[in-house]
Formats: sequence, structure tokens, C-alpha cells
Amino acid sequence: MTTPDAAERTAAASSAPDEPRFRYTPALAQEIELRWQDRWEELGTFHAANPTGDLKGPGGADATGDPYFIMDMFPYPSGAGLHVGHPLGFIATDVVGRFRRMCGDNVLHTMGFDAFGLPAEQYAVQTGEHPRLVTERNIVTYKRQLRRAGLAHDQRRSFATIDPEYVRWTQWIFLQIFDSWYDAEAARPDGGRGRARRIAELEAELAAGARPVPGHEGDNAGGAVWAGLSREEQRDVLDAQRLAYVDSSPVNWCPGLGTVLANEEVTADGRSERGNFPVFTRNLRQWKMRITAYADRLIDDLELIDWPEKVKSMQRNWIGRSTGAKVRFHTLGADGTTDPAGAGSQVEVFTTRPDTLFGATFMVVAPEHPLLDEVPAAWPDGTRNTWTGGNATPIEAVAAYRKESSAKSAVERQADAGKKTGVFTGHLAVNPVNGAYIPVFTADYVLMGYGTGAIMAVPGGDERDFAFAEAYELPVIRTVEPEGGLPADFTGAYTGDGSVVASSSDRLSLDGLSVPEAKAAMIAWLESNGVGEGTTTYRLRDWLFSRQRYWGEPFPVVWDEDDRPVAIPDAMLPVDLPDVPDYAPRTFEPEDASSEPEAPLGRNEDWVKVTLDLGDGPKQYRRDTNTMPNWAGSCWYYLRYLDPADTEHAVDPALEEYWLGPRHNPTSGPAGGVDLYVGGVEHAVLHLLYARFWHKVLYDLGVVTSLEPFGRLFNQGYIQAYAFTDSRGQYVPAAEVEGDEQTGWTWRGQPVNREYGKIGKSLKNVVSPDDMYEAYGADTFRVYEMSMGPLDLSRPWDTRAVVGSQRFLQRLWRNVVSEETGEVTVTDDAPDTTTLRALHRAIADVRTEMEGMRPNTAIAKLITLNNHLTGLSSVPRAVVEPLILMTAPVAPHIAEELWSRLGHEGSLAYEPFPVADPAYLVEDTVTCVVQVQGKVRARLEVAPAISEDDLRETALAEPNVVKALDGRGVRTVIVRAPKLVNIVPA
RNA sequence: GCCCCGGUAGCCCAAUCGGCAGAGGCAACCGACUCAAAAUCGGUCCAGUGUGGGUUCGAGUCCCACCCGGGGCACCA
Repeated sequence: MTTPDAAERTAAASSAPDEPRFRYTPALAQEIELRWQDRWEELGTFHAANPTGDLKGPGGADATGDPYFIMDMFPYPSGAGLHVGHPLGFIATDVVGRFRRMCGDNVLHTMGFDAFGLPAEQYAVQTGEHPRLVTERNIVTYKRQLRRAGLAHDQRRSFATIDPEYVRWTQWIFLQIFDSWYDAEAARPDGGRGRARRIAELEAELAAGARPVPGHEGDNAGGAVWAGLSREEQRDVLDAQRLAYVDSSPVNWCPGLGTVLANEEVTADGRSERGNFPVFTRNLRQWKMRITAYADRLIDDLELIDWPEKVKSMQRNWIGRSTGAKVRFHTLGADGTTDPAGAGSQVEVFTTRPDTLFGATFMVVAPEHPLLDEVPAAWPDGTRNTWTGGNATPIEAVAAYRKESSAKSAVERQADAGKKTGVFTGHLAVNPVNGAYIPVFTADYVLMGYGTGAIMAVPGGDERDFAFAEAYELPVIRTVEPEGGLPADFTGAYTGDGSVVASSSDRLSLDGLSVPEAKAAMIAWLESNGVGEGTTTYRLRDWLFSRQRYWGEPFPVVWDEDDRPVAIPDAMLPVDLPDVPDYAPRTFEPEDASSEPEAPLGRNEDWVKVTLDLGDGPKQYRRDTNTMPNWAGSCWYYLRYLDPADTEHAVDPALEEYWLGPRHNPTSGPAGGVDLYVGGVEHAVLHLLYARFWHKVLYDLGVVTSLEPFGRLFNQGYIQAYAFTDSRGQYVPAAEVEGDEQTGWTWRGQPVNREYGKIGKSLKNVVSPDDMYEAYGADTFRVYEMSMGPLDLSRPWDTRAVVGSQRFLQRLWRNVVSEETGEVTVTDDAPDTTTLRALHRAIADVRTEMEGMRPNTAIAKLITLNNHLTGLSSVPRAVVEPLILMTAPVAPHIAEELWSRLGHEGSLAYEPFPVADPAYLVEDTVTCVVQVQGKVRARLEVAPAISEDDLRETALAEPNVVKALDGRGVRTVIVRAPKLVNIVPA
């Protein structure tokens, strides 16, 4: 637990011969802290009371006050343990929670563990030890380190995502999603349209003929089409509608990790976010979640929650909603007649600028576009040499280009971004607004995965299209002009506002309209002529949900003899992970694009083959061998904190409404959710988007009443640390480096360079909280972390500066307790007015700062008041008691100890936070600054209530002012009574 | 390239509606205590707010342009 070094240091410090016996030393701090931590646990001091059920407050108390639910993004318990950067957010939430509790709220704060995941699995692979053992051992270490920080958590509510009882409900939620489809027309309780409904309701409506059967011809009147399908066909129709579904489509295959990945887990340059391995697009059959059905709600409901604008915009950006129109173009073959290839007779494009349709001078389809499955045999008249890529026929040209582009990895595509390549397909398309023939190209700057995989190219209004037009000698027509026209030498695309020109035909005219008017007019024309319609598309793709790893939740699904999925009944949950001969995923050469995923769960044949009675007698099934991604467990853990022992529900509806419902307390918003959720910004579009999605499904299914999981989000900054490199560029242990900014830095006598970066083994700059507990105590560590700067800013760790926080607590201690005798030295004498003013000023300020989540400035005010008390000959109890209470949220152990030494029974955790008396906030006199032309020339001591006129007269009579005016007249006098007068000379 | 956040003393950071640039901490220096040192206590020093313009009686704060640092997005039609 303690490193020998630290133990020796502490022993040496505490046995210093002439150290006063009762000084607040690290050893004393440690003794006090451990004692109070035991006491809190024994008394259940931080037990939050549920309004119903077994979870009561301390001593069996019922719930009182406003429910206030505060949370940290729960940690993944890595083998390395915590470093000093990790607890920053945890301490911050603890400070807020302790403050809210003293303000009378019923505070729920606990912490669980996100315990499935890659590192434990990789460690298990190396050591052969089961990942569960590794993970549970790490959790023990984390719990010890967190407890030692004095966090006021309700331990009864803690759990890990790997606990079978939790896995059971994670699988249950999966099955709810599996058992749902999205009805885009259904009305919702919150007034919107579109919600998840049960599959059984879809089946009933199809059977009754209330809706057409997707993918089958006929109007299904009276359910005729549905009734005509085989049971297997019906199941296929239903399965295709589920919110959790399996389909075969291009996915991100990462051979280096041996698993497929969600789009959110792949970086912009085509690599895995974890491990940085190349990712390849492969057509594979995988589980997905229909998050796209929720795209609009996930964007729109951002308005209802108090989140950093940065995170909101990252989510909006990721979902990528854009509105525009789909337009259908007929295509012509080389002989000038409608293309004989059926699939290619019409091409639909998506555009956000339907107003520029008259400027479309060519069309581009993605290389994977089905139009290219058949192309004309010969180049049509008018084909330019630059268009063919030197090929004799369109067939050769398109085949060559398709081959070239499919061979490109995502990394190569990224590197080539901006470079325009492509080839003419031989197809011609007819522009529906004017009948013009335009050539159809294929180019990889158009992506099959977005919109329709085809665009109308308007080089006059789009920079990408312009670049392509330049490279392939295609004409440019500008259809929008800004006021006053474009400059004569203008080149490139004009993408700005303006009025429409050159957009008339015998069919319609947009000339003279503004861009928004023209968009609306064009969409109306497209719709009335049946050649297009207004539409919205999204960048967001469905969430790829299966992984070929061992250490995750198994899918609660089996496959029948027809290879169709069947849900495991609730009573058979959880589906536990099987033992397998080898935990390692089958990984491959990271560059091996042709490899195939292979799930470790498949290695246990006895587990995979299972005989179950699922209603129609015992039958043999094959288990699903995928596991869920790491995000599954973190999608709903906040709900489970409300009662992790509940065996009846994932979450009790009454508890959900009490802790999370809309407006469950005065600061809760219309969407409800967790009152304060603190964590790093790196989860902006992963965890936070997935959790919102699950929550909305649960809302639709009536499991929760809140619209959003997290009502308020706060991103804390990171603590980084200096690291040092020697002359060869090797990192040296930062703890052993000597020197400072002025003298330079040395390690073992040799000069080293200072760098700044993440705390970690590789930079040799790890400082553990355990080191801080030993050398200073948890309270000092907490005060230091909280006083380093505003919570949302990243800042450098500096162990040498921690002593400042220690001095503050030592002075506080000395203001109450004699270092020589250990006796309490406060007096019951009435404080003088100056001291009362200082106290009430501090109370008012600390409250403001705490409410604004600015512990750094709150601590500064505490230090100021404490320093004032240090200067007095005796310290009045009436002042130091409120000071102790105000210090309690940041330094709870020393505060409890002093509070108890001052004769109070029990913990101060529920003592009311001090309230300032306004009578002491007004000053007898204030200093008024007199400026002449903005420069300070005099100061006046005046009554706070002085009138503007009196103040003006007093200021003008002031000798220094007269001198500064130097005989000049006065033009104006600005009076801001009582603080400022500014005289403007003539 | 586009978008967001930041730049104040040697260092970390304060500064409400535009109103005296400094709350707090570190470091440095001086003094007290000490045989001495450490610790402790008291005190001192230090910037005109990244740069250049503008608005204003008055700008760290508002506006414009730029520089530097950090983050996000990046062929999304």
C-alpha cells in the first residue's frame, strides 16, 4: 500500500525532534483522514435515501430535500491504478455534492466501474489469467485509492458492468431494442412524431392490413399481402424493421484488433481510435442499432439540455443533418435512346442546392453506384480525350476506375482528398429542368454511403465540382450572383448569397429570386412534376454493435435452423460468458485486408450448440458468438445507480421519476436527466451519443419519463505534467529532475529539456495519489487539485506547489488548536466588526463561487478569511465555525475533526452551509476613484449612499483634480456613485 | 482550409454591467524565531493584459485584422 520511500519520508517528518506535537503534519492528517473515512462508512453518512424501497438515508432516514443526482463518467479500472490527473473530476463532483448536501439537497453520488474492455482482455491474453480476475483485482485497487481521497459516495449503489446482475439487464435492454421498430408517424407524449413501438404491434398492423408490407408489392388491403407470405418471409420482414438488426453491408474491419468497429471508433484518417490500426471496408453480416431513426431527435433535443456548446456542436456535426432535395435524372445510352440497362434508366441525386439545378453541367456517381453495373459499349459523340483515361471503351474505363478505387484503403483515400480523379462512364443524363444532356462521370469524391451516392455537379456553385470541372475541361455556369455582380476576374465557385440568374427554360424560371426563394420554388416544381422532392439526409450511420472479442456482454440471442435470430426469454438471462480455451481475438497482420473476423466465443462448441425450449418444444439452436461493444455497459449505468439490487426492473419507474424525471428539482430542465455529469470531452460523440439513443428508446417504450439521460454536462480539463528528456531524447524520471525555470533543469547533473504532456509511464512523469496521501494527506491533495485553476481548463501538475495548500490547512488548524498542547484555543468573545465583515463577505463570495462551480476562487476566499484570523490575537468561535463549515466540501476530514474538537456531536455533512448577513456586507465608507480623462487623479472616502451631485461637487473640489485640470474647463462629468467619477476636460 | 476555446507578474491563476489591473497559491528576496538550518510567522519585489487598429469620458473586458498555443471537423453534395 505504501511505497517504502513514502513511508520513510513520513516517519522522518513526524519524528522531527523539535516539531510541535500537535502540528497538522502529514502523519496527523493521515490519522484523521483514515479515522473519519471509517466513521463515515460506519454511520452510512453518505447514504442517499430513495423515496421508496430499501435504500434509506443515514440511520434509516427517509428522503428529504430536493433530489440532486451527480455523476462522474465512471472509470475503466486499468492495471496501472490512478494517477493524480484522474481524481480531478471525481473531487470536483464530490465538492459539489458535499456543498449541495449542506444546502439541504438529497444528494445521490456514487461510482461504478466500466469493466468490460480491451486492456483487461489483452492482459489476460499475455498472462493466461481470466480477464474477470484481472479486472476485479484492478477494481479493488481503484476502490482503495478512491476511498482514500475521502469521496462521499454511497457505496451501496456501486457496481461494475461485468457483474452478472448488471449484464442481465444490459441484455434485457438489448432485447427491448431488438423487440422494437420505429414508427416515424406515431405521436409521442412530448408532442413530437416518431417513436419506437413493439414488434408485435407492427405484426398486428401488417396482419390487419393497416400498412403496406415493406419489400413486397401490393397494397396489403385487409392484410392480403401479409397473409400470402410464408412464416419465414414474415419473419424476414419483421427482422428487417427491428431497431437491433443484422444485415450485410460495408463495415469497418480492423484486422489488427481482430474485430469490426463502429464508425465512431474510426478516425478521420481511416484508423482505429484504439491501437491506431488500419481499417478496411468489408461487406460483412453484423449486428446494428438503428440510431439513424433517432437522428432528428438527437439533434433537436440538444436544445433541451445544459451542455457545453462545443459538445453539442460535435454531436450536431456528427449526425450531419442537411436538408435539400432528391432529383431524378433520366440517363441515355450511347445510341441516344433511353438506356437499355434497367437499373440505369434513372439516377437519383441528392443536393442541398436545388436552386442551382440550371448550373448542373455534369453528373458524378460513386464508383460503387449500381448505374455502373452496365455502361455503354462505345464512347458517345463529343467525348473528350481527357475524359476517357486513355481507355478504348466506357466498359474498360469504368472497370479500371472501379478496380483502382476499391483497392484504395481509407488511409490512401484520405491522403488523396482534394485531388480529383474520375472517368466518363459513357452515360448521358437529361437535366429535367431544361432537357439538357450532361455527361455522367464516376469519381471517388462522391461517396456511396452518403445521400444517394450520386450528385449533380454544379461547378459554378461548388468548389469540389469546380475542381473536377477544371481537371476535366467541363463547362461552368454560374446561377447565383451577389449584389453588384461578380468581379470580372472572378474564378472558382461562387457559394455565397445573392440572386438567381441564367435559370430559365420553357418549363420554369427562377431568375431574380433569392437563394432560399429559389430553393423553395425548385422543390415545388420538382414535386409537382414528379421528378424529385424535398428531403433530409444525415451523415450518421447505423451503429455497428457486434464485436469479435471475448471480454464483453454476450448477445442474448440464438439462431435457429433457418439462420434467423430468436430472443432468449427474460427468465434465462443473463447469458454468461463461456469459458474458452483462448481469450485472444484472432488478430491478423494489421494490413491484411482479406482476413475474416473470428469470434473467440465460437471456440467453445458445447456452449455454442444449445438445446432450448423456446415455446415450441426443445430444439437445437446456435448461440450468437459476438459480444457487445464496450459502450453497451456505459449506455445505462446511471439508471442502475438508483437501485443496483433491483431484481424486478432495470430501473424502478418511481425512482426514475424522482431522481431523473423532467424538472425533478428547481434546476432540472424540461428533459430531466442527471443534474450534473462530469467527464472528459473525449466521449462527445461516442458514449454520450449512444447513451442518449438508448435513453430515447427506453423513453419510447415507457421505461423512463426523462427525455434525456444527462441534463447538465460539464467537461473538466486535464491535468498534464512536465516530462524531461536527456540529450538523446530519452525520457528521464521527472521526479528526479532538479532546477527551475530560471536556472534550467538537470537530471543527475546533466542538463535536460522540459516538455509537457499526458501523465503516463511512457513520459516517466507519473505521480500517484498514493504519493500525495503519504506526503501531504488527502485534504491537502484535494485543496491543491481544486485550487489549481478553473475546472474546465487543463493545467500542469506541479508537486512543489502543493505545499501552499498544506500551509492553508495548517494555518486553519492552528487557528483552532494549539500546536504545543493540542488544546482548542478559540474564544467565545464577540468578533470585532472588521472580522464580522470579513466573515460575511467571505460567506457571500464562497457561496457564489461554489454555486458557479469555481472551487479555485472559493478556496481563495477561504484562504483570505483564514489569513485574516491568523492575524488576530485570539480567534472567535463565531467566525471560525462558519469557516470550517465552508471548508468542509474541499477538505472534509480536517473540517470534521475541527468541528468535532469544537464540541459538536456527529458529522458536519448535513450542517447548513453558512448564510451571509447582508448587514455586514455594506461598508461604512467606500473608496471613490476620481479620474481626469480616464486617469486616476484622486481617491475619496465617501459614504456608500452619497448622491451623485454631492459626489460630483466633492470630486471637483479635490485639490489634485484641480491641479490635473490645470485651468481647463469641464466638458462633462461622468458619475457612477459611489465608486467612480470621471471628469472630461474641455 | 473551416469551426470552437485560450493568451494577464518568473510560474499556476483572479478581475460582476466596459469603471483603481491583483483575490489566492508557487518561486525569488528581506526580516523575525534559531547556535545553525528546516519548518513557521511577518514583509518585499515583479506585469500594463499576444500584436496592430477601432468604438468609448474610460477597454483585460466590446468590434476588426493578424500572431501563438490547445481542441474539433475536413471531398458529406
